[in-house]
Amino acid sequence: MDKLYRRTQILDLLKREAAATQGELCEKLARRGIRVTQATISRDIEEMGLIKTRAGYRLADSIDALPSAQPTLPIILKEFLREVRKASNLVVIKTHPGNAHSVAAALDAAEWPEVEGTVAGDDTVFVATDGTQEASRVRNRILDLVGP
Amino acid sequence: MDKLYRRTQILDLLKREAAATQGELCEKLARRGIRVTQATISRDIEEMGLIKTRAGYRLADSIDALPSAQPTLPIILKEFLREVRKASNLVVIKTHPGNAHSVAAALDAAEWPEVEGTVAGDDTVFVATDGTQEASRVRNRILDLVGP
DNA sequence: AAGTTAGTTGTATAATTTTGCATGGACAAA
DNA sequence: TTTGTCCATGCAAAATTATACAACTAACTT
Repeated sequence: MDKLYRRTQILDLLKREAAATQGELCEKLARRGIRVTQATISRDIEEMGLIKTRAGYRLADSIDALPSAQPTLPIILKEFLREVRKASNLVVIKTHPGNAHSVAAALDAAEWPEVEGTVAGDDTVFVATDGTQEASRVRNRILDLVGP
Repeated sequence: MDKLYRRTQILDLLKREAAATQGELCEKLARRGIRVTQATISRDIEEMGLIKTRAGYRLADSIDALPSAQPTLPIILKEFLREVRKASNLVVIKTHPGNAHSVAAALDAAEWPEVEGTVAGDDTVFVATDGTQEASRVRNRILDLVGP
C-alpha cells in the first residue's frame, strides 16, 4: 500500500535490530503491521541500495538517513563520540564507525562561530577553524558537552 | 590449496572489475588460474567480511569488520597509493579509486604519533597533523614505505 | 464510460547463496 | 608407519534471494 512508509519502517527497524535475511525482515515488519511478501522486500532492498552482510542487512552509508526528529548536538556527541584532538587549526573527532557524518551534521547545525566547516569520513570528522586558539576552544566546548 | 593467495586475488579482482554473483567471481578467478567452487567462495566472502550489493561484492565499508587479514601499512600503501602531498599541516594522499578508506584505516591502525586523524573520501585521504613539520615527516615516512 | 498508461504487489519459479556431510592432505605424536 | 586431529574443499541439498508474469489500482485521456 504505502511503499514510502514501509521503507521508512525498514530503515527504522534495521537501526534497532538485526535482520539477516529477507524472511526475517518480513516477519519483523509484520509485527509492525506491515504485511508484504519477501519479493517486495527484495525490491525494496534493491531500490534502497541496502547491502547484505552475514550479520544482516545494512544501510550503504551510515546509520542515519531517516528524516526524523533531530537529536541535539550533546545527545549525538554522547552517543557517537570516541575521541577529540586538536591538530593545529583543525579539531579531529573520532566517532564510532559509520557515524562521522551524523556528528558533522550536528556540528554544522549548531553553527558555532569558531567552526568554519567540517568534513566527515566514516569514523572521523575534521572540523576546520580559523586558528589554533579557535581549535582549542572548539575542542573544549565539545568536551564540555559530553560531560564529566 | 592456498587460501590466502586466493583471497588476495579476490580483493584484487573486486578492485578492478565488478562481480555481482559468486558464480561470476568463480569464473573470473578461474581465468586467473584459481579453480574453486562457488561454495568455497561463499566461505571466503564470509570470512573476509565482504558485503553484497546489487552491483557486486565489495569490501566492507568499515574495516573493523575485516577479521585481521592484516595487510600491513606498507603493503596497503604499495598497492593503493598514487600520490602524496603536503598542504600546511595536512598530508593529502591520492589513492586508486575506492581505496582511500583502506589507506586511511591502515594509517589509523599504525598509530603514528604525528597523525592526529584521517578522513577518507573515494580516492583521497586527508591526514591531519599538528603542524607543518609533522606533516612533512609523515609524508616522508609514507614515501619511505612505498619506495624501494 | 471505456481505454490507456504507469506503478505496485503477489505468485510461482528461477537463480543464487549457504551449509551438512564426506573426503583428502598436512602435520604431529606414538 | 600408523593413528589421530585439524583444515580446506567439493558435492549436493536446503535456504535464501531475484524475477517473469499477471492482477490490480490510480490517474489520465478520449
